[in-house]
Amino acid sequence: MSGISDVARLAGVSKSTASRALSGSGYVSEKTRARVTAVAESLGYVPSTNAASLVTGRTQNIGVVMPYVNRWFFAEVLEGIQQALLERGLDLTLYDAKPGTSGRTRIFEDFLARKRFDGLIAVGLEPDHDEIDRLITIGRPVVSVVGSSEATTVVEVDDDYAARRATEHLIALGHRDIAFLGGGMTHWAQVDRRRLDGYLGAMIAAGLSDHVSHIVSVVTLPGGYASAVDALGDARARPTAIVATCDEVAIGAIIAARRLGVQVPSDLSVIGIDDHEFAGMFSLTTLRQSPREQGRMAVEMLMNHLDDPSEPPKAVRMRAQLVVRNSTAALDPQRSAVAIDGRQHGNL
Amino acid sequence: MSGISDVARLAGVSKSTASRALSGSGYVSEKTRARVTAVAESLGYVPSTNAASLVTGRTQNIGVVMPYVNRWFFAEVLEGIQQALLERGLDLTLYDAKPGTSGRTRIFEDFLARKRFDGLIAVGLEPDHDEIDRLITIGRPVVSVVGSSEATTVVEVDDDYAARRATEHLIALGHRDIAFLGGGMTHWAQVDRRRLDGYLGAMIAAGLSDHVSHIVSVVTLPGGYASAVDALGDARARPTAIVATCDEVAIGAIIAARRLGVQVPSDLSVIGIDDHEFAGMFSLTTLRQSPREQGRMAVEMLMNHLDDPSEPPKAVRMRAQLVVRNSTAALDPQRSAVAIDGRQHGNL
DNA sequence: TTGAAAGCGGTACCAC
DNA sequence: GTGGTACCGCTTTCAA
Repeated sequence: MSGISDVARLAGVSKSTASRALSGSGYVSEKTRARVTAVAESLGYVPSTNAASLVTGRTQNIGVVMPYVNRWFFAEVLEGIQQALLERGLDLTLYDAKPGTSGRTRIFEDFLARKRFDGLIAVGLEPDHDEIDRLITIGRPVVSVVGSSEATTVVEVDDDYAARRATEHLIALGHRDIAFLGGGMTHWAQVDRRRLDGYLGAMIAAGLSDHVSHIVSVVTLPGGYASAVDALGDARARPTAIVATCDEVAIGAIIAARRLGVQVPSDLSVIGIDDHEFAGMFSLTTLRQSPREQGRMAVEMLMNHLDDPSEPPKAVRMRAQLVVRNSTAALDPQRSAVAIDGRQHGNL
Repeated sequence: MSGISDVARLAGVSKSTASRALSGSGYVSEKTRARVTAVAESLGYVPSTNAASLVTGRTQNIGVVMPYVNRWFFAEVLEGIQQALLERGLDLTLYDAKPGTSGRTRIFEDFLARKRFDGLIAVGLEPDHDEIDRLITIGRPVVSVVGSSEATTVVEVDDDYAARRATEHLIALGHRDIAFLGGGMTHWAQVDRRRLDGYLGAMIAAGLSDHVSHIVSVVTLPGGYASAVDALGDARARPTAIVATCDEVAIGAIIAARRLGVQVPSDLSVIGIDDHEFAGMFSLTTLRQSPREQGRMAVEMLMNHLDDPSEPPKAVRMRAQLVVRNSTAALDPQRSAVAIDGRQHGNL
């Protein structure tokens, strides 16, 4: 394993010249540069990032902190980040910070403090005050995707808009008994809260505040399934449409409906938010957000800030786009009588 | 940001003593150790892993290479690894090496060559010859999970056994027209090949070689769905049972069956391999492998090797365990007449 | 345009 | 037990 001094010696130049030739910074004649690179090549020279970091302070590594990797949204964002970093030759160190675990504490207190990265991307982190303080004292730029916080650059989707748009779509189809499915458990994510707010806003604006209903559900596919099985059981009290907090929950609800013999969309319309990879096979109408794109964008913003730290942090807010498939349909007027009769589930 | 020399100065000792006191190696009196740690604490001293690496050669970082992070098995293994490393205070650098991409080439040629890790865990990598060569020349210990290769320590599941056991379960229930679903596309994974072999072995052993059938499918949930929709369309040529190469494909098949009005398990038995998080909600009979456990085990093996490199690499082979739920049932003798009449799908 | 030398922040050897 | 010192592999003034 040869170092830069080996390269220098064989090329008949000094270490400094070799360094300049290889890193591309500083004056080196074309001739010597060619010679040095040739020698380096023949020796299979690989610079020690470690040694370089020690003197430059740059690690060529980006830290990514997220609470889950096994949920669609997070995995997609991660892939987006990964790809963007790969193109730039940067490493990615992953920190899996599940809410409420001792591991999370450890990550914030020990791991992040080591600063083995030039910048941090926090995905759906939703840090508490202590955690935000820690993030700040690290003294490295942070870009948040979704789980926003002040004091960091942010890439996010307009959750309020997405949920509002979803609800409006159903209202426009004639639905009145529209329930919101998802969230409300312990560790309730802010995302789900904002989406619930968007739903509420749309309902109230349409004069449907009496029809408002929130069905509590774990925000996973099986979670949506379980809650929907409960909620759809009683035909009399069944909503005619559901706004799900995300596609996983929406798909869970569709599967539940099928099991219960409730036809989608004729008996029940379901709309989600995401455009999950399964959305197509379930003909799910949804609001598309592109997590992969958000990941790439986060990297870009981080790089910009690293290149020019003077630039003020700015938030990028993306709007989800309605994708109409076959899980939503106009309310059958025949059934609407029953629907109007329906009672609301849960309460707010 | 204070360094070890600051700590040393304020504690009134030399750098070397401070180093010994903090790293815990070498003789230091209890008194001075206490003093040094107190000063370090008060200063908020965080050692530079970088500087330490430079001299010790240890990075306190493990590299993980996998082709996907957005598939259940991989995400689970990743979480297992992550957790095990977290407990040991080690960082995890993730390399996403999708087969057949330029990114993968880049990872093998550039990223891994930098050796910014003490060891590597390769999950389902299935490296080709070139890639294996590169892995070897890195000169760092490698533990493979599943996507085995020679010359590395291996954690794996006995794929042949799992598929064989799954097939035998169906045979024991009286099925004869049993199809294997999954694999056979370009980039056909070795795992799926081995599972197909296990299925074939069981079929032949039971004298059912005439009933053998392989339905080609992309190995994802939507992939299984699409292939099953095609394959289950013709009631005359429909198998009475399916062995799916993994739970995602199995669940896709169940969803397809429901769509087509084919009752599971009365009209069609389906068995998978995995025990996916969705298995419960689909009552899927399956062979449980615990990817999270495999991840933890890989870390353990890597650590052992790092502690004592002289120890020879050994393979750990885990056996999947049959979990009977409600997607498999005894063949209804009434229908078996039709079944025996059935034709096989695809060919081998 | 190139080279010599001083560190970056630690560890480890060796003498005391 | 403790301190002095060389050095890990590279970048970066500063002179030449």
